[in-house]
Amino acid sequence: MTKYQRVPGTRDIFGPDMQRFNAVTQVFCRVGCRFGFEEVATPLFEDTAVFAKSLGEATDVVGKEMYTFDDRGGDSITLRPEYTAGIARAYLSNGWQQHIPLKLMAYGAMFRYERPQKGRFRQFHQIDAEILGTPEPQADVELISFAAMLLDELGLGDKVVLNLNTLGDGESRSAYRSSLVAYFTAHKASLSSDSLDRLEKNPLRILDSKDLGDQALVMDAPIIDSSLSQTAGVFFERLTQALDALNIQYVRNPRLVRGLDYYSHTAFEFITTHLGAQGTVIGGGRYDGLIEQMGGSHTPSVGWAGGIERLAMLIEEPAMVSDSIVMVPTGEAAMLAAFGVVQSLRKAGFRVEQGFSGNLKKRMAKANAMNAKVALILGDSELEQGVIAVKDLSTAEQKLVRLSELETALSTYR
RNA sequence: GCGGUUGUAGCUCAAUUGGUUAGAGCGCUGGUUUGUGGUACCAGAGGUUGCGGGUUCAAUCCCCGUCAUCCGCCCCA
Repeated sequence: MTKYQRVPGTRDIFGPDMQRFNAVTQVFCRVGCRFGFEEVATPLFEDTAVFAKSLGEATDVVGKEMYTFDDRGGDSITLRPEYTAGIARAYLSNGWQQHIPLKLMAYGAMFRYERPQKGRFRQFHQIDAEILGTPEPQADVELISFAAMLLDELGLGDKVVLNLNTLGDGESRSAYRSSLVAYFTAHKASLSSDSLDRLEKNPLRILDSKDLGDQALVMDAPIIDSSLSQTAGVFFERLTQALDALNIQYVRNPRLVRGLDYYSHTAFEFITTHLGAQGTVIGGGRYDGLIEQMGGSHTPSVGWAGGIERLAMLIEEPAMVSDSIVMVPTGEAAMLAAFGVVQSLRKAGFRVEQGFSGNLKKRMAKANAMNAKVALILGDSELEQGVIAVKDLSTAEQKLVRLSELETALSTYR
């Protein structure tokens, strides 16, 4: 057995897994670009306070899932557990107010100390999109339609359902919160122990409890709509109208809540039933108060994040493409000459591979195994005549080509 | 943090109620006469049965512990 093991919850991504992973990020960047999002890269770690304050001290992410440590200078550092807080910090640090409305996209690694499970890792990767500095529901619409188009182009249109809710503005939210607390406190006796906890920390979370007893209670719990302020109601109305106009299907889920404290108004999740307990594939919402709370001026914003691993698990395996050309030299002199030929083909933009060992037969077998399109065979007799054998591996046709005309002969394989 | 599942070759899996030298397929290496791939055939390498302890004449198999894995709770992407 090998001495070293992966740290639990981490993965080594290779081969088909890597292709799936790349397929997700590539489609993400392509679609985001069409919407005018600009790519941004922020640090993998931040001052601990950046996350602790913004996500909410009582949330599980902050309370028990962060990778936090003191660096050699004695500062408390945290590996990013999510994107938004770091991006908000970057916005403040760099004075990006000047670019409002700022449409940003990013992807990269996140770290959360959780029990690993299907679709849940300790180091995982997210794609992320944010629009900073716009109070209008149009921004929410654009973000949701970005996500929907992304899922569509990944071929997941019918595997995923958009759940939509509003948490209202601050006023509505605290009104709703107290009516929920009143309701559940009255039924305290029949709540699960988990939910008794939630009643203290985050009563909204009781709404999506999986406990059957809780769910029965939740059926009759008050819903947000009755606590919604007029402005919050209008905001949500305008959002849903636009989604209807764009023909984006959604399910109104009044029990959809979000785990992080900074959300308000719009909350949404794209959910699948194909991944066991980890159904949320993209989730996000509006966070009008976050940047102000972090010391900036009032900067209403929206955003979402998607789990790359989860998306990668759902998509069809990308077709293996190989357009490569393989050089097969035989004999010492040819081996040396082959290097030069390979180099000039590569400079000309061809994808050329070259084995390092084996006789002609082995090299041909290798070329075949890597699904190459053409083999270039170069031996002593070819060298003498200044030619090279070009063999199409799918048709098995082979012809001699002058070395000087090789590039044009290969132009169809570029 | 709580509950359960599984751990045998690089990979996917076998091995009768505990019983000789732990097998197969794929992959890998070499070969089936000179410089031509896919198919077929032959041969070979590769294992401290996760690790540690216990029961037994005898443990891959039973028991305990431990590590890892996967699944559920929790939480979230």
